Amino acid sequence: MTLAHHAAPLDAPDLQSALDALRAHGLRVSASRRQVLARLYADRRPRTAEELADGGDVASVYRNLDTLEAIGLVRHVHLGHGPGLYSLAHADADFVTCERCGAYEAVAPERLAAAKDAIERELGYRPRFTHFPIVGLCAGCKESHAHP
Amino acid sequence: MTLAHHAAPLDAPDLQSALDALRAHGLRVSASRRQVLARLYADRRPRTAEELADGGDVASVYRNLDTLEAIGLVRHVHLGHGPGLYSLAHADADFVTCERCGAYEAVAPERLAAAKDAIERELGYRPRFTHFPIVGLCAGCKESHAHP
DNA sequence: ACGTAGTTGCGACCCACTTGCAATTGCGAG
DNA sequence: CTCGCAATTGCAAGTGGGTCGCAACTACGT
Repeated sequence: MTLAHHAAPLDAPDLQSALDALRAHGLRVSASRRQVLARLYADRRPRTAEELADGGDVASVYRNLDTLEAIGLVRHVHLGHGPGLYSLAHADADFVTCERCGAYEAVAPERLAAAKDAIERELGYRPRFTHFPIVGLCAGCKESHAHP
Repeated sequence: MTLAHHAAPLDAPDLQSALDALRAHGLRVSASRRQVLARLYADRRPRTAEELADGGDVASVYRNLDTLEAIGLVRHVHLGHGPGLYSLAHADADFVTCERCGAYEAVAPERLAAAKDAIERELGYRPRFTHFPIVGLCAGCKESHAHP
C-alpha cells in the first residue's frame, strides 16, 4: 500500500505553462483539464475534487487529477478524515494541522529543514509533510488544554 | 474536520486491566469488546477493524473501537490510502512509512524528541506522529532513487 | 432470578472514489 | 479546412471503508 502517484513537482508558474506541459507530455488540453487547472491557479489553496468539478462530472475530474499528479503538476494532501485536497505541486508546501481545532496551514519547506534533518539523522528517512500533515496541538489549543 | 476521538492514552498493561478500565468507565465487558482487546493484546501490531472482527460483525467492532478510543485504551493510524489500523494506546509509538516501498515502522517517541522540539520552536505546534505517520523515503529507497 | 440500560447483529445507507463503455472531441495529417 | 481516430468525457454502476436505525439480546446491579 504505497503512496500513489508521487512524481517530482513540475515547475509551471502559470496556467499557460501548465497547459504547455500537458501538451509536452502528449496529453490533450480538454475543457475539464483546463477548468481544473484554471481553478487551481485562480484560488491557490487546496480544493476537493467536488469543488474543482463544480457541478460537472467528478469522475473525469478524478481521472484528470490522477494524470496531472502523475506528471507532477498537481499533488494532494489528506488533512483529516474527509476527502483529499488537491493543489498545485510547484507551490511546494508542507502542511500542519491542529488535532483539537482542525485549523491547518501550509508552511514553506525551509522552515522545517532543521526538523527534517533531525528526523533523517535519527531514522534514516528523508521526510516530507505534503501528503500527510504534521498533526499537533496549535499554540491556542495548547493554551486552553493547560487551563481547561 | 478535526481529528476524531483523541484521548490521553490510558495505561493498561494487560488485558485484565483493560477490562477493569472498561468497567471503571461504566461500560460493559461484552464478548465483542473482549475479543477486540484480546486480539490487540495478543499480537501487538496495528490491525484493521476487519481483522479484529474476524468474520464477526464489523459494525460492532467499529463502534467498540470508537468507544475504546474515546476512553484512551485504543488509537488508530492511517498509514496510506487503505483502512485505518488500530492498536493499543498505552504502547505509545510514532509511525514512519516509506512513500516508495510502503514499509512502515513504529518508533519510540523519545527518538523523535529533538525533531518535535524543532517543529514546536518553528511552528508553535506540539506534534505527534501517531495518527498520520511521518512520510518519507527510507534509506533503501533513497539509495535506489539516486541510482535508477 | 429479575429488570433494564447498554450492546449487538443485521441491513440499509453514505461518502469518496473507481471503472466499463458508448458517445464525443482535440489535434496532427492530408 | 476537414478528416480520422485515439484520447477523453459523461453517465451509470460498482467498490471499499465506515456509519446508522432498530429490534433482539445480555451484562450486571439489586
